[in-house]
Amino acid sequence: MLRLAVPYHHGDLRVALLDAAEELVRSRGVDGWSLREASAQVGVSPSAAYHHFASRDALVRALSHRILSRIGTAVRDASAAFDDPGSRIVAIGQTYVRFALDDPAVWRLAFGVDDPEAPISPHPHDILAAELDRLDLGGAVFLLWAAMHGLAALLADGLLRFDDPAAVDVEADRLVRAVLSGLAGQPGPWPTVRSAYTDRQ
Amino acid sequence: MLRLAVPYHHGDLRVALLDAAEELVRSRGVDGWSLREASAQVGVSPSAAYHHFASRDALVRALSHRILSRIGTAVRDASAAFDDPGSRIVAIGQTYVRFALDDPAVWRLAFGVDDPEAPISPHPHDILAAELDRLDLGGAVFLLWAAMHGLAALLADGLLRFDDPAAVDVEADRLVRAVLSGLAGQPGPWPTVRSAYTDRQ
DNA sequence: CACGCTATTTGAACGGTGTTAAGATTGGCC
DNA sequence: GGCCAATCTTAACACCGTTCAAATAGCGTG
Repeated sequence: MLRLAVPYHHGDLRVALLDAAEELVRSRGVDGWSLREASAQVGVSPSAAYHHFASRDALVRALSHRILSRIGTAVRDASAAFDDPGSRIVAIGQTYVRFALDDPAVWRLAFGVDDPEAPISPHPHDILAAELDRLDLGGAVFLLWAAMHGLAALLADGLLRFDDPAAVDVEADRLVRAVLSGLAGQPGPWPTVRSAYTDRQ
Repeated sequence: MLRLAVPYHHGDLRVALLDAAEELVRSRGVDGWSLREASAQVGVSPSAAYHHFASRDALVRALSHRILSRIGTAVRDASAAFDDPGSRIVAIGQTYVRFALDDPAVWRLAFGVDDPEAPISPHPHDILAAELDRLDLGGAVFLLWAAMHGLAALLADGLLRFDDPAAVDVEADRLVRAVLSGLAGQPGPWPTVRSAYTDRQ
């Protein structure tokens, strides 16, 4: 039977739903959309999604997973452009923060999910940890992560806004270097830390 | 007519709804509850809430407002126990972060709301800003705020966990002092910054 | 090529949600 | 004491996530 526009079997409904959901998140906010809406946008009935995701929450979890690894990749690539550890870490921070500013709702969704169903690779946290190890500051990753994450969160939530768009890079740089230099004297001991990511390796 | 248990007019339905919603948030998460549930818990029909809040979202906004000013008060009181600016700022950071750890869902709701309908007093950000002014670091409030906020957010979201409960205070102290000392050399210039709070004064 | 098996999708239905409108009840004020 | 505005209820609406049986499509096997 001739069925050009709407074949009964969708090519790859799973990623089509993820794409639609991501775009809805981008335009309407983390929770300003419904599963039914995403299904309709893909041209499929509401219940079709349930053969690819156990629930709406599972879709959101999968989307978070996809975004986190996208951020991880961006962060890894950005750091690869430099040689000295300081600049590499600054590049990580800038990329991390800029993502939050450029795509706030998507960033919020990515980090708003409690437990990822599968290990995320590469995870931005791990990229940062690898760099800090080279500076013998491995135990303090979480402090630098917190600083970056806080700046990103304030920007993503609109609690903080720069007049000058270029200020993001400047200030991310300043914050990262401030924490690094402020930590330089401290030899630890660092606390034992757990995270959703370190737990699963 | 005798009507002891359930008078037709509730005493103060507005704060009763806020209390119920806060407790629901605490036990079931930021979004794991409904307006109908909160109404039922207070012993009132679902539509009664609409005489005190324009929508569920307005309730959440009002709740966020209440919590933010509670955090502001806690932060102000904590800083008042010390004299030197450094310790005062550390106390602010510790209180801010500990709130996030102790009451994660409520903390998330408080900061997850886009625009507060009325100025928040005292706002934690303003308390911090006042202290930094005394150190001639007024332009850098947002960097210290970011660091504190990031540590708080990671703990509230469960992305970071300390094995030792006492570690929170130690690490918040360490982070705040690291940023302060790392910033000490920098004279600026600081960027022009806007926030949901600075905008409305 | 036909058959049947499995994955995929549909359609209809369920309970629960936020929200609205019209009517009942109440407390306070003249 | 009687009216008025505020408060609350009841009933209804459209929409939501989710489930289940039935319809459809693609694919390997005979």
